Amino acid sequence: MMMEMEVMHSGQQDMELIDILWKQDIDLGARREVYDYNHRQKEHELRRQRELEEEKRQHLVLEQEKALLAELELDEETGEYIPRPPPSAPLQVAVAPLEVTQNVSFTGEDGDAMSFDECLQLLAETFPVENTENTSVCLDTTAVSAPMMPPEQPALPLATLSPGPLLPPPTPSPPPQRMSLDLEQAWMELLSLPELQQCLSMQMEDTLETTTYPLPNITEEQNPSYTFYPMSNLTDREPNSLNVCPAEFMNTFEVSVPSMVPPDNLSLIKAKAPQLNDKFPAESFCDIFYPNAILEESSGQHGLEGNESNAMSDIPNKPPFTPVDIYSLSAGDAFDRRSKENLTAELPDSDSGISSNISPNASSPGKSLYGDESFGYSDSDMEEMDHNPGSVESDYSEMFLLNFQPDDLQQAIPLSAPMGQPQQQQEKKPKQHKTDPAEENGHNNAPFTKDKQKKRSEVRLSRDGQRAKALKIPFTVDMIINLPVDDFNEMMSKHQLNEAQLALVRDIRRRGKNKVAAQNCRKRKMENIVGLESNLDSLKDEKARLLEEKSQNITNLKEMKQQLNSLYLEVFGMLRDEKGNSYSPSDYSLQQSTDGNVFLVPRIKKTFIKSEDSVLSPL
DNA sequence: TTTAAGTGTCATGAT
DNA sequence: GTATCATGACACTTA
Repeated sequence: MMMEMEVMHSGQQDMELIDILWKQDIDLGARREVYDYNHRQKEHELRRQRELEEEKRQHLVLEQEKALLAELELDEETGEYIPRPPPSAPLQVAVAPLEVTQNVSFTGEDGDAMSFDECLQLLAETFPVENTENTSVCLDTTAVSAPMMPPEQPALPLATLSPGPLLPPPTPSPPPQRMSLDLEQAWMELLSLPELQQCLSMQMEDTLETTTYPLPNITEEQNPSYTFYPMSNLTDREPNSLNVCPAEFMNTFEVSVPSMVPPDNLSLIKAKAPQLNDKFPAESFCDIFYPNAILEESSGQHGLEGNESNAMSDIPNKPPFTPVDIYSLSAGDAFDRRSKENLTAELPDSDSGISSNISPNASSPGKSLYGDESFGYSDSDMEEMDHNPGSVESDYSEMFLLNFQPDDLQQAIPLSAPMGQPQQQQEKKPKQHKTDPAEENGHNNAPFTKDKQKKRSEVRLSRDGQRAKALKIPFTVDMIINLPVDDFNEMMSKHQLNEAQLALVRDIRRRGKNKVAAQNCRKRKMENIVGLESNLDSLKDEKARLLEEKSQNITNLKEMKQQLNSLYLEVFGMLRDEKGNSYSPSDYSLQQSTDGNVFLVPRIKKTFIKSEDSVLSPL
């Protein structure tokens, strides 16, 4: 630019030097125009005009995007731009931004306004339109600065339309003669430049892409105000916008952009608009992204398939998960998986294998036996299930993978010969429900240990019943356990049971009988303990009585001894010798012989006296 | 957390 | 030899 300016101001005096240089270079093939100042100045002006036009065009694009953003507002939740609510006075309000935009764009540079119109003209010619009656571009500056639409035309924020600035709004066809011939020629030259055409077309495409227009086919009932969320505005603006869009815009879209939405889908979109507009935040969002859900909900709307999904091809066809779906899925799936695992892993009852010596751990079966109890559920688990009336049935029914059918049990009843069928039936029903009134009431009324233990016993009893159901054994547990041997064998012989079933039946009978035996044993043990305790008490009483008697006897004996001693002394004191003297107690004592005679025996001469027994004379 | 009681189950011996 | 009974022992649950 500096070089050009210097050349421009070089003056006439330089022309001579140029001529000299040209004359020197003419042999090299250089033309005279290369050194012609006027010619270069003309080229310079042309280039400058091109640059200015390019700047204007870019400025317009920027203004256009600004206007589009002004039409949109950022949704804080989704982080996307959604259209602003429709203005209360759409006509006037909507016109205002158009005028402002146009004024800013056009009147800001009055000197170049004409050129811009010419640019529009050129673009209109570049993108030929079918509606030729409206293709006449407003080339008048006054027309540009004036309101762009006639009053009868509905307001439409043309600035929001991406191709808007590239094409003029519809105006009464201005006389094209107003364009000066020079400028027209210049623009024709500009238009002939392939770079410009390419640039303009690319710019147009960029604009269309960056504004995220769905790019529908606007052939009928077009509403050019739509955006990615176009439906929310359709309802309110539809009356005004049906004929709003200038034909140039429509045609421009139609020509320059391949149609992406067939007309029938467009009508569908418009038909869907009221719903979306009514409840946009929640449902319209889903409706847009899950069109099939809309179809399912609204039976009157059909045929969105595929076409609309051009713009939403990545959207899943099925409706989104609802919390109910998630809960139901997770719960059912989890339990189903668990039950399947338990069944597959533990249905081959190792108990049976152990009792039939199939298991290698038969010698020490203790824990392995319990390991498979109730298909992986501990006793507490089973009890919890039983305490939950609602879940027990479903849980068990799922746990056994529907192998058990109530008919199986119904079948078993007539087979039970001697056990009393009514009793079986009465016992069966509570087992199926696994609850009794006390349980259904939360067994708050029966907190006694005995009742709970009874319930627990019933629960444990039901485990074998569940196993029998799982293996489709057509007998009740009571029948298996309580039938006499002959009846049991007869019953077994009437049914073809496989090995597992036979083993399980034997185990059930063994366990059941052993359980009863253990109960009886413990009962007897308790009775024995009670009897022994009673005997102990009686023995203690006897002991006390005897002790008391003993003491009494001792007392009596002592008393008798005292009396004997008194009597002895009395008798001894009455004894006299031949001289009439009393005997000394230290020298003599009274002794009674076996025949009852009493002898006075001298103490010192005791042995002697004994030896001379005959010498002594009885008293 | 510990403990005692209750219960089911198994192993074993007796019948 | 088998089925059943009786019982000690163990594990588990529950209060």
